[in-house]
Amino acid sequence: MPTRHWLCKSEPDVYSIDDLERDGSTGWDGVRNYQARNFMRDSMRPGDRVLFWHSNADPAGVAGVAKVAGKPRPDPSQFDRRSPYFDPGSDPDDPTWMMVDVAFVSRFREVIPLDRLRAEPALAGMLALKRGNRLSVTPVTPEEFEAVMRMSRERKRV
DNA sequence: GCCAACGTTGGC
DNA sequence: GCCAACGTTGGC
Repeated sequence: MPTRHWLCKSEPDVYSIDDLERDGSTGWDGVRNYQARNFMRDSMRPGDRVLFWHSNADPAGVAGVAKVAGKPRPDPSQFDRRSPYFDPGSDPDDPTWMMVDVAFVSRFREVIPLDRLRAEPALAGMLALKRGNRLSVTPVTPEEFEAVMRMSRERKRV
């Protein structure tokens, strides 16, 4: 199990790092992509660190850090008729969609915006930054994770 | 709101 | 099993 770091995207209008700080932890529900599901179901383990990404936001970028807080479990929203994530094809005895719980770790003073991340040589290979990538859950290498943490501590130059 | 890029669906 | 049409994501 090589990777211990992840990047998860959320639209802050729907659920932001501030919401996670307030709630303490949350079920990462609503993921309806098989590759992203497989990462959560097969590879995420309690304690793994997660970069919390704000997408469809101004600015888009990394807003803070969370950690995986539990084992994978069925995403309850797939069985909730009133949920936008309801999946009538999912069998309760063999749920299609799995998720993990994540807990708040830290909130950056400022979101590290996409253009700064793109300008960082250590992140040149980062999956989530690749053109055309739309996966909402992606693995992050320890080096990439550390580079982002370093950037979060840098004083902003004026 | 636009639209490029991508995943999924469904007819054949 | 191909692939065009469609829907969604997400930066801008």
